[in-house]
Amino acid sequence: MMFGFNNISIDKKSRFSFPAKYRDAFINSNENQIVITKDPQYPSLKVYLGSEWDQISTKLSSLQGLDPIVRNLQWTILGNASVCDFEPTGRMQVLISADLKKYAQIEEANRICLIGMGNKFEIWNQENWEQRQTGGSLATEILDIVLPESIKDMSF
Amino acid sequence: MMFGFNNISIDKKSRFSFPAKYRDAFINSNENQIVITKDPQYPSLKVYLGSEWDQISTKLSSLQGLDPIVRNLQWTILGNASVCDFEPTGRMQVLISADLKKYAQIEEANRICLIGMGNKFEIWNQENWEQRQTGGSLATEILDIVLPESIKDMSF
DNA sequence: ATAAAAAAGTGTTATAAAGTGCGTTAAAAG
DNA sequence: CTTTTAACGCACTTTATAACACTTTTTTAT
Repeated sequence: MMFGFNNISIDKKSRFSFPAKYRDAFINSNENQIVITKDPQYPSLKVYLGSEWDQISTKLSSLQGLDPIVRNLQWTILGNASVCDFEPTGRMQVLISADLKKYAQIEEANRICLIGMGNKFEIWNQENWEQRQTGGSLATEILDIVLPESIKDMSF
Repeated sequence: MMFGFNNISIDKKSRFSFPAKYRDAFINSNENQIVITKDPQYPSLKVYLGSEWDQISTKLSSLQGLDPIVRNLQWTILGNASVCDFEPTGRMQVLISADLKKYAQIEEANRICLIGMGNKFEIWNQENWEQRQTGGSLATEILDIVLPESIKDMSF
């Protein structure tokens, strides 16, 4: 399990590296892929381990896409996922696409916040993160709706 | 499984190429055909792998065509399908017919959005896609109806 | 009906941009 | 002071795209 707040750099080619303290956890979990995608609620990114992603994407794909809310979640989460090969024994570097950077409002930034949430991470623009933590609400909260039963038991 | 958003070019002869990142997935899935057809709900296109298409088209063909909604879906999906030979080891280029371009409102465009949704792709006009993602509705939503039981368990 | 012309489709190459790998320096931790 | 980690810079590789050439099909005119 991987927890905690990290303020880390993102280089000119849009790569960041996971802090070394997570190396053992990555090695033990035996992952060789990670997946970055949009958070459906906030202007931020979700980072999943490969196995975790397989579960989430399989479940989400199987839901009835004719429901417009489900369809939107599928578009947001599946349609923006970026699958990266990942070597836990190496530099643990990952590239963030221009689109995802834009969504998380980290286009200009040379630092980002990487927050370990146990079995996943979140990536935030620093100002947005601070505002959220102090109770402020963001201008761009995306999903302000009642969810259908079919996804109430899913955690993204 | 193939995920993620891609803004790619479409040349003067109406060809696009799949991004190289999907090559391994195509090779592993052992496909040598892909099928492009109309999306029944939105002004966009669906791109299926050959094997996936075989399942969907078989199922859809077998449904009772006297139901007008089913009949419409059959016309839209089956009647507009364009089967393309596809070499995953080559350039992964595909031609889009004038009809399909018109339907997806990408006649004039020299860029399109290609969205990986796991086992299929969607092709969108960029403005339509952005509008959809930000919750806006499109002027041309095609299918706004109650579906018959027979297709409730199908996902297109 | 035939030949010429136009259009549509296919394939190749060149070049700029994007992505990757790795060594070095700087900073932090023990 | 030594070791580990993070950040930066550079070189190399891969990828995307536009331009061009060629082939096949369709249309037009005689």
